[in-house]
Amino acid sequence: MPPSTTNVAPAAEDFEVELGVLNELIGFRFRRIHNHLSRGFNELAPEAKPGTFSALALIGANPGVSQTTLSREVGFDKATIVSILDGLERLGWAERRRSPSDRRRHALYITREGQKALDRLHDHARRNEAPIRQALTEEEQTQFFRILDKMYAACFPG
Amino acid sequence: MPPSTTNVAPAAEDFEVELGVLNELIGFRFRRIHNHLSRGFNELAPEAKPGTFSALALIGANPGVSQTTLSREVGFDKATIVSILDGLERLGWAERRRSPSDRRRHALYITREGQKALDRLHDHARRNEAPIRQALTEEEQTQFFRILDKMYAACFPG
DNA sequence: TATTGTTATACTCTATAACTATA
DNA sequence: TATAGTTATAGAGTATAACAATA
Repeated sequence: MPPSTTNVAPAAEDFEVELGVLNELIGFRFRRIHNHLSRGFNELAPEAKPGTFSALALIGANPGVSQTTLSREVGFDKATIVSILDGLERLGWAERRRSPSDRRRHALYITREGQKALDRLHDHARRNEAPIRQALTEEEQTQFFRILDKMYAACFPG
Repeated sequence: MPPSTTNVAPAAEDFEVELGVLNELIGFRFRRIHNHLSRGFNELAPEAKPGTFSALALIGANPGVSQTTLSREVGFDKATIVSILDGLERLGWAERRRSPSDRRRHALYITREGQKALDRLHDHARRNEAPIRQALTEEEQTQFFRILDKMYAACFPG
């Protein structure tokens, strides 16, 4: 919108918008930032569907992990995990092996190619978050993650 | 799973899962908590589609606000805002009036019923977040929101 | 020519339910 | 009987593009 050339008061939407009760709600405050991060990451790494990066990282950090555990940690339904795994195998980034101890289970492993991809995606994620992290001091970052620990623990008591 | 009756070492997924690189990523840490909050809120208030509560709160706090401004603040496409507004009008919670100063715009207003609904939804949201907030000291809550301010500001420099 | 809001549409994301094979 | 994974399907959620009215 061009600068106003009249003396008419600007419309309400030219003012700073009041957040009202949303200002104090964790959910709203999270969503705005999370949306922004998701979009940024998706632009940097369009080949990775949501959940793909998380799943790959968890497989990398927990060789032999099962799909059910992945489902719990990533926060997606087990059926959704199936399609994420299909994608990871198609890309050659992870593989399913029958668990010898429980033949119902798939033991999941990251491949050499998958590790390379994970490193790349991790780098994208870091660069995507860099501006936000740099807005905080070292101490604030530490505090922040400590608070997130507490919050997540409170989500699943017991 | 029943408690193991053998001496066999538990499968990998019985151990605490390693988050690996995800542990230090804001996006992942946010998503897990945000997912949990979204689901809880949706159970408490299934009549409110995502964005409905936010939109209503913003209209209440900014009488006469436009759909475009709403779109920017809620973080949804303007076409998505149209359907949210349709819903709000159908419920009798908000109304569109032609802006007299710019007849392209709709000036949005909350209704008396809408204000009641907003209070109710706000209460749901507070109760939904209560366990998480109570995990933090007063000081931590203050720090946390201050840090969120900084982070959001860093999302949209300028 | 640019902007507000609308429509139509399609695509992405995610969950539910029913199934299989194992336990 | 219960659990791990799969399939098929449907439903949410969201965006894109073309459009009309207005600036």
